[in-house]
Amino acid sequence: MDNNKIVEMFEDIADLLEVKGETVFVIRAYRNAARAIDKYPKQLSNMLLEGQDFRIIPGIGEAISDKALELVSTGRLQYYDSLIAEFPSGILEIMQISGIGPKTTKRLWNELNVTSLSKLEESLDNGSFISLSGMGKKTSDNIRLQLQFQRDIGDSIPLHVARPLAGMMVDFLKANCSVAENIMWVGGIRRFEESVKEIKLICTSSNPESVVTVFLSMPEIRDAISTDTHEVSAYMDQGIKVSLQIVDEAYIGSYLQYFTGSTQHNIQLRNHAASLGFTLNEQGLTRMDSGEYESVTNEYDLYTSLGLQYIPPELRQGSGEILASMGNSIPNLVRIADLKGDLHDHTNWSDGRDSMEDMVHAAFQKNFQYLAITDHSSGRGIANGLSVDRLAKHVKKINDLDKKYPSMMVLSGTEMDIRSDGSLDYSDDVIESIDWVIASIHSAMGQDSKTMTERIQRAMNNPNVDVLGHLSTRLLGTRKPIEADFEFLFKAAADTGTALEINASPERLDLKDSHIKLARELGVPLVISSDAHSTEGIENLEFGVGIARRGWCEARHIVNSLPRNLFLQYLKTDKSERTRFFAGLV
DNA sequence: GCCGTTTTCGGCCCGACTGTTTTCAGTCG
Repeated sequence: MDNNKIVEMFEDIADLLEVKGETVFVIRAYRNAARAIDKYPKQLSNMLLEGQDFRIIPGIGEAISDKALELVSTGRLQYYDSLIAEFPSGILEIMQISGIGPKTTKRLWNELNVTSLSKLEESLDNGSFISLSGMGKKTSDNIRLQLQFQRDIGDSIPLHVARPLAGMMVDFLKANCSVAENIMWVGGIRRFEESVKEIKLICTSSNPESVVTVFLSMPEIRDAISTDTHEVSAYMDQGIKVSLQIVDEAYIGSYLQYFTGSTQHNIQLRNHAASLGFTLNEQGLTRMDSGEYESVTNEYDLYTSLGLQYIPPELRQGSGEILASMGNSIPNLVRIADLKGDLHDHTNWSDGRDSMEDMVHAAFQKNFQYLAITDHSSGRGIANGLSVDRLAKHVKKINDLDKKYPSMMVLSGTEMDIRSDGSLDYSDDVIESIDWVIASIHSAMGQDSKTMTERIQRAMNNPNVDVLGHLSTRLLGTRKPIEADFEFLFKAAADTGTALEINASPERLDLKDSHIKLARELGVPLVISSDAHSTEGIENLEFGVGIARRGWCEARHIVNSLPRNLFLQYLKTDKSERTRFFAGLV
């Protein structure tokens, strides 16, 4: 059993104990333990093999260590089984709804017999929810919105879950199926969609039947849905659907194009082909007049055969890419290698896992030219945010590290809260001396659009705020984005010289692709940031680059693609002049 | 349930925000 699953179970235990009314400190102990394991760099299963005691992890004592040991060695936990048996099966689901905590969950269960999401909806419809004391119309409306949000997400799989699974399967087939070749992931994963309905793979093979057999033997596969000589689909453990197409090598290029999609892109591409007198299908191009088949050996050739510039998968959204391609104006999309630094990184001074030294060293090893250490401000009590006093010590330590790494610029930074009224967590005289100031929303996310827009605009008007962090505050599959007039805000960002962050944390991907494209068109300087909370978190920049590519970004649109000297000039430029300065660098 | 130690039990994070009520409880991060 891997750490993620153990973390999940301890969190469930904490939730259930909360409903049960257990002492708050016991509950906290389970939550702390879950968090500690989540942040711990080693798998407990490996620790067990090496004979290491789980209690060396801070927050794990005797009782929880025993439970973790039982989980790792047997895959089950008796305590968990008997605890969960005390509750109706839907209770955890109900508590996952934002706005419903343990107290409300318990009351819904005891007073209304609400034990599932469908019964919750019923209670909203028939008014019994609102009849509970303390529950008014606004609460009722909010819960209804949350339910709708959950339903909209449905069975989609977030990219950061789907991509590693797809990678694992490709690796498995490469290692265990010598007759399978050209194994690739396609579909939404290849287009870098933020979530996908299923994991799609393709390959070629001289022996498709045996590929199907090996595919179904993968340990993650639970139930086969359908099998054919050239196609197999199945469900994985968490109900995730996965399919594999085995195609003829002669057609691999056109099949790759076809299965990569999107549907809209493929329709438009076929229409374009038809306008040139071709029929386009999975097996390539055929001349309409003569019926002559045109051989296409790879995907690149397919596009060029149609007189088109190659269109990278991320742009295949059916939103103008074919027209751009015809005009030879497909952007030269930003690549991970273009990034020269990272400007949003946490350390164990606030809620990060690793020390400042470790984070700086990790950035140094990646040959970054600059790095901003941006721990949370004091408003984030839970995240161990920095008081003004601690911030001063923080800055001093950063400056010391900066001297230790002459090849890299280590910038003092902060991720500072934008309060509900648009005021900021630190006063101007405090942030004036900070090199890189991120302002982010972490509270009061449910404000109406007008209030929210004014709140953010007020923060942007501060001359010391360099960038807005994860503007929409969404968490994929978990939390809805804020309501605001984004176009107005993007224009205001360009006007005030406030950069906007493309937050690469896979749970966020915020801004989203369409917003990136709009902000880019409006000339807003954009920053791709990892928002790393550990040294490994820096790797997430790859996700930020992927989503930026979907937003049609080139390196010239990304502030942290600037080499050190130019980035320094950008920083020294008065904020009101930065948009113009940045645009002039091309 | 964990931790630190005052080695046997007391202290453990808390401020912002919302909705409801009208002084506060519940939720969130």
